[in-house]
Amino acid sequence: MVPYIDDMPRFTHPRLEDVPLDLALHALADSNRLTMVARLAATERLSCTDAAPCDAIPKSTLSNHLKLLRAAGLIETTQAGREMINTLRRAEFDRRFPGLLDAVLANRSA
Amino acid sequence: MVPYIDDMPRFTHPRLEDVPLDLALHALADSNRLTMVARLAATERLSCTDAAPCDAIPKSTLSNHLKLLRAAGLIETTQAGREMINTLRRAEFDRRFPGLLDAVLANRSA
DNA sequence: TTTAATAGTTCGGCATTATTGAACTATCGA
DNA sequence: TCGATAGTTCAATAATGCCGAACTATTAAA
Repeated sequence: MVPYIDDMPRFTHPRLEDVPLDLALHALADSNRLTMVARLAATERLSCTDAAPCDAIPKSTLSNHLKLLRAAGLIETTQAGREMINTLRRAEFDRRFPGLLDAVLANRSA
Repeated sequence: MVPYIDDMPRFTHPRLEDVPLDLALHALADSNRLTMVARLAATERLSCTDAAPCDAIPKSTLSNHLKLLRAAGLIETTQAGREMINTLRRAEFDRRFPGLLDAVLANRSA
């Protein structure tokens, strides 16, 4: 009934200090999610479908991957119209786990 | 019947170039395995029980964790008497995934 | 202002993966 | 040879992951 205010995040995002290392690694330990993170690292703001690693992946699976990335403190999602806009929480993540994301991204598909 | 020759590895170890990044990350994405890897990074050669993160963990679980680390190219296991000796495949892993293990270990329990 | 289309989320069932007790194998020491 | 040690393997249960189907919210068109 009450409509969403545009900037009001519909999702809960953890504080980075509450994210354990193994959770962060788990979120990155999947080639589809890795691709999504790499895209977000390159593109700043992406809707869920645009962040998808390919179009073969079902919507529900995609939604689940993004939920996991959110829980790991890797992305922030806010609603804008009917799209959900995702951005990498790069600075915060790097502050929490210095050098980790760089190392992972540098080794992607190597 | 045929006894094990001491230096003959009883286990199969992958070539590092055959280990995909997500498998390596998956192996590291567990706090027990992270502890084991950190111990091996500090101690060079450890039996399975000595590599264990704590003594509460069942033998079969421990064995399974080590199998996973082996499959990810992180450790090498050889038999010596009735013990299995585990060592980190540090140089090889670093050559395959430069900076990754360093970044992970540096961020452990931070 | 219905109606339809779009962009997702959530739910529930099936499949895969993890954990662990129990039984087994191999080696060493007495 | 007997017992203890250091593991592995197996099988059953528990926990996770994947995805189709149904649902919600927003926008656009009629």
